Amino acid sequence: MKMKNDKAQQIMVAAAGVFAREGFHKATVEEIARKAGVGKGTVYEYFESKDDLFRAMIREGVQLFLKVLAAELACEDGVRAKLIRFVEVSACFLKEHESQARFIMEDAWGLGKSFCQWMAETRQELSGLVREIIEEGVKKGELRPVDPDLVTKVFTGANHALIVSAFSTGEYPDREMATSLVDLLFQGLQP
Amino acid sequence: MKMKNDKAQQIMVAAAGVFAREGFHKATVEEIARKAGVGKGTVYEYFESKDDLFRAMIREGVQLFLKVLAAELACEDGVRAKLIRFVEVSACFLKEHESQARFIMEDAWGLGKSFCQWMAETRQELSGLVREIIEEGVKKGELRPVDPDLVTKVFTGANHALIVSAFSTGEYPDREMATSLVDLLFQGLQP
Amino acid sequence: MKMKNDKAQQIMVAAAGVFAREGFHKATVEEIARKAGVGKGTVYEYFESKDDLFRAMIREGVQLFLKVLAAELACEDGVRAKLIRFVEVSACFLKEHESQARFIMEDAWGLGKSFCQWMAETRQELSGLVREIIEEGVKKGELRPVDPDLVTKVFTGANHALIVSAFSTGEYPDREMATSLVDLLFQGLQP
Amino acid sequence: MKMKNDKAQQIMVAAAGVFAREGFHKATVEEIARKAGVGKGTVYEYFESKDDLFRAMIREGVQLFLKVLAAELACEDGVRAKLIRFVEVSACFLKEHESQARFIMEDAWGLGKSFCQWMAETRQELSGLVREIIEEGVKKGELRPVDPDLVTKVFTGANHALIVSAFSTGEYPDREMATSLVDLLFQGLQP
DNA sequence: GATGAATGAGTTTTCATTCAT
DNA sequence: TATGAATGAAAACTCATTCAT
Repeated sequence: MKMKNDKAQQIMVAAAGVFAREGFHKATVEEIARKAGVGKGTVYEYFESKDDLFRAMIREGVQLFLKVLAAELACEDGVRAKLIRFVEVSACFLKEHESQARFIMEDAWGLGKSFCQWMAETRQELSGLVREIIEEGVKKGELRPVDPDLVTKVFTGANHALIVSAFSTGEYPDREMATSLVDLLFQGLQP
Repeated sequence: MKMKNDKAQQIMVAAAGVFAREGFHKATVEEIARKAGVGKGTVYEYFESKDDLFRAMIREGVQLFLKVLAAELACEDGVRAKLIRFVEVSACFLKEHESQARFIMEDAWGLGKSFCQWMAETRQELSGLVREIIEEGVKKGELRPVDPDLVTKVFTGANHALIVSAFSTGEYPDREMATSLVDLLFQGLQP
Repeated sequence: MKMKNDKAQQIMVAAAGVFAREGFHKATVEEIARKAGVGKGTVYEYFESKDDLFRAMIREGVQLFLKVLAAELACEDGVRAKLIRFVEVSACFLKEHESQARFIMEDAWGLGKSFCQWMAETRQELSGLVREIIEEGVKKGELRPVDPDLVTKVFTGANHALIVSAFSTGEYPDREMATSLVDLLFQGLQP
Repeated sequence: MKMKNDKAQQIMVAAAGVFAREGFHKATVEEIARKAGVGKGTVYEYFESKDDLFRAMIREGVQLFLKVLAAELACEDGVRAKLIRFVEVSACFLKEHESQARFIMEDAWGLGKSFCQWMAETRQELSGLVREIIEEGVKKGELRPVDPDLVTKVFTGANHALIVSAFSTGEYPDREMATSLVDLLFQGLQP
């Protein structure tokens, strides 16, 4: 079953690798097809265009990330624990899916305005998860009544900075660093 | 005086606009030249290539930003005041130079790996300013002995998130938001 | 069968005509493609670059020329007969393939040093045929012990001059002239 | 006196070097001007165009060659002596003016048909000198009544081959080789 | 006369996309 | 459905030539 999906998956995986290595514009559909072990025409059977393939690939990655993240966060209790887990899971997931990850974390204005906007919206879904944690924390009285929007931005921004930095250095944040980060923020958030 | 510099400047200003609007690849040298009011060949008199023009333009923007920032920070006393001023000046500057700003704040992996690396290095100079503030604060005992690296990443990451968000919403952080942000972090940093 | 080869052939034939008429630099890939009845991109499917196409075309011509020449010379007996045939076949062949021929006979320093060198090497193969005839003649005692190198140069130089002159005047050497030429040299070569 | 001519000369010398090294198309007017120690605009004060400069440079070289050759040949008596001297002087002159020489000896169809034709005509002047020697030899009875045209072509072709070969190998024909060459032909020319 | 900054026409080359098989 | 040969639009870049100083 889902043979069609399998081939699309195959192509998206190949695409992630090539896009990550070459950047969007230098990547060629031909190479992606070759790495995926299919003909160039086949790529167009499953995706409208190079742009479409790219978007689909990112959406796929984000969706998986969100699913994993949501599942892991559900296991944790309390704002602090959830946030620590957030940092930890982010790092872990992105480490294992580095090529797809770059597209999720990094901006890409180089691809044109509309693309950027779409990316921004896509990234919103992610910060949504954090906002929920914060809002719940405030409601439950675990946090003092801060602006959830500001805190979300601060937290995701900080997390983003850690990950992006790890892309270059290879030092992905571990549980200890995650704890340090969260505690840094947490002190300013307590009632 | 400085006629030569003027023409290069003229071209870089035009380039910033076109690059910001179209993205690197969709932007054409021809349009940049037209907007700058010079011939296509003239662009190549002053810049080796489209890439070179792009890099020069960013470097120009970063340098100006650094200069302004350093000057403003020098007027402030104490870590807290400096950090607040940092957020405020970032927002203010980037608001007024939005087109150049995007390149400073946002990544551009779409342009290829080596390009990204160069951008990363360029952006390092910026975080250097923050690290200095933090390190000095620790040394002077204003802050507890935290890892300056971590704090720098958290702070710049948060600031980055605020600015990038402002690019879409148009709501640039004001002094109040800057204070909120800094105080959020500051509580976790006090001795 | 040999569909692939056919298309490359098709393009090379068109190229020979355009290159001969316009010269290397004035010739455009676009016109070559048009004359070959294919799209511009197709030329690049079969040849790396304009340079590559040019080289391939010449190599093709030289190879054909060498094949024909070798076959014809094999039918003749004795140095004198072979040399006469050489002149005759050269003239005949080059008359029928004038556009390709110019590249084989004439130098082309205008295309850059490395190109020239390659052309020189290519042309060496041709003089090799003559040298063999001379060397064999000396060994068999048909000729007095002359320097085969010198004689080869004299003979090919003379032949070259005849052909090149024919390009302008249209008077390609016939059997009579071939005989005159060879006899002129032959008297100085007899034991 | 002749200041104007001096500057033109200066430019032509520089041009010869650059053209010889780079080929016609790769050579830039800018580099020629630089090597000549003048401004780019100055080149256009003395020559209509790059083409014009090139032609003028060749004509200059040919004219000098013809003058030298004519003078040297006038000192010799008899066909054989004159022809030997011809080879010798050619070699010697071209060795000393190699960069200009290539243009005189080698063809340049790469520059377009009309250019080639002009070059052919220019080279005619040279063979004219040889034809005169042959014709006079025939008239005076030193040679049997051969076709002067054929002999001229053979001789100049052979000489050409020797020189062109020397361009690559660096072994310019000396008096001994000149004698060998002429005697080779001479035996077929005696009454 | 001399200069060199400015120009833009003209070319090669790339690659996403199509479509006949 | 899968393919990959063919296509041509699009863009960077070069350099001969001009002309204001």
